[in-house]
Amino acid sequence: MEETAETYDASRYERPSVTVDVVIFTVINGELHVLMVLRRRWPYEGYWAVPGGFINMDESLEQAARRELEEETGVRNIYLEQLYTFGSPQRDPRTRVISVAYIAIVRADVQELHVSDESSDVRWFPVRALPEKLAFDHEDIVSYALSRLRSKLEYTTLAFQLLPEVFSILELKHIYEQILGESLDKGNFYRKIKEAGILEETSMVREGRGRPTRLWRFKRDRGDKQFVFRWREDRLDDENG
Amino acid sequence: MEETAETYDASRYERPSVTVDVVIFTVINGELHVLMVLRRRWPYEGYWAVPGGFINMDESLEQAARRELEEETGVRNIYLEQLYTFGSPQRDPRTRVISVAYIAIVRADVQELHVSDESSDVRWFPVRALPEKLAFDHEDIVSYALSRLRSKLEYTTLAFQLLPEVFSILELKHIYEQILGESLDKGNFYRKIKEAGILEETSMVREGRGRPTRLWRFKRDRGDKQFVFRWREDRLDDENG
DNA sequence: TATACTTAGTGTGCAAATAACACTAAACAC
DNA sequence: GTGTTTAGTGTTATTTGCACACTAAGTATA
Repeated sequence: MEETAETYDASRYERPSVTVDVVIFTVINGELHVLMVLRRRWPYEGYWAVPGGFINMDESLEQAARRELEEETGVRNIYLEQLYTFGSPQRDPRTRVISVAYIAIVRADVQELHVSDESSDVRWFPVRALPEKLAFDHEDIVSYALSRLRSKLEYTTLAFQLLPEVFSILELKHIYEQILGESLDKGNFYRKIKEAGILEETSMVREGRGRPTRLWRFKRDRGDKQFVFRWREDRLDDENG
Repeated sequence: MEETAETYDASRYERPSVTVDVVIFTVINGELHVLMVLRRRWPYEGYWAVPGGFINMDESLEQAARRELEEETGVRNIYLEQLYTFGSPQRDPRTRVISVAYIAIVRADVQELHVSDESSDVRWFPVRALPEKLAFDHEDIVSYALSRLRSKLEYTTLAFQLLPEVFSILELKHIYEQILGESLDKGNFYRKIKEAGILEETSMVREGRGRPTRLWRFKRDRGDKQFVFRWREDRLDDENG
């Protein structure tokens, strides 16, 4: 019994729901934060959750993630990366729900948040002080996102997503320290970043107490090609396909 | 209008199908191979594809992957890792299908293959000589799997999954060379692997032409704790959650 | 106007890791 | 024996990582 486009019955299999959840990071006042929404409906009503929602049938997973991101923060064209797909059968009491999780990084200066109709509040939480209990398995999702963020940091230019157009080298170092959760040697950081040749000197300086600091910008190779700067001299890849 | 378990309508959203595809690697005669099945039905009838299938509603993604793996190779309890989720809307002509891809590694000595009813042939292909055109986006899936395999190799003990219980150090080196696609220095490899302290000497040797070789086994810390041996002294993590 | 203080940025040296390659070891064939 | 083959060890130059001491350039204040 051969199957063809004509005989194929699309409803033959029972289907799970698929959601996209986006763990959105930013740095506020030098501290790493995650965006959470307060759920307004059953299930997990009154619990904080990572923003997300069901995918539309005609959009790709990444498009769905960008849509969610934009709905909550109004941000477009931002760093976005698939994290992991969570699919244990009991993770959602409504029905079988499979969640494709993404990581996004937004600039500290973009912070107008929009409460969608699914939620009653939206808020940035410092990663060191997340709400007690999160909805679904979102605690797993956030903690995995954090560990991925840390390891990615070591071999991509991801940190630059968190900085304004121009910045000082010590500000960059501070971002690294925030995400890695450890302090780095000033001298070694200077040398490393200079040798990588990914920064472009500007004529600007910023005054404050003490010696004024030179400002730099991230050197974008003409086009959009992403640089690979590796913090600890490492390996490449692990990208998507 | 509050929603509760009683008022929730599970059929409200249109749902995609979800499949699990497993890229299964092995080494045969010192060469890295991937398992492919020949499709018997529309769509892509007569094309080679990575083994996979629809998930059941009551099994986790990993369980589904293990089920597929066992159906094709009869192997259980093997190294398995989630790779990436592929979800562009047009990747399957039947309907919207989202594929969660996994990587599996099986021993060279396990090689009884089972043709399932979905396929008319199952076969190992050397990664250097895959079939011309693969079904769906499976070419992307395989090539991404390969790049992940290479980068994982450098900081896990994954290579040991490809070897029998006892093996010589040069055999291990050969596996590394196969996967990395480059040749390594004998002396440096010996030193590195010895210093890592992850091998246990056996009293066995194997004779052949030339000097007989000592055989070793992978030292499993009591329990199941996975060692982390890093080939190029690197970073950790990127694990799942 | 000197000197203390603060933040920015550079230099130096040791220890560890990498990489290249020359060497010794133990078997067999003749 | 001597040559050949595969296994395994040693030696050394070079590069990288890392800790820490130093110099630079401004502001505050006595």
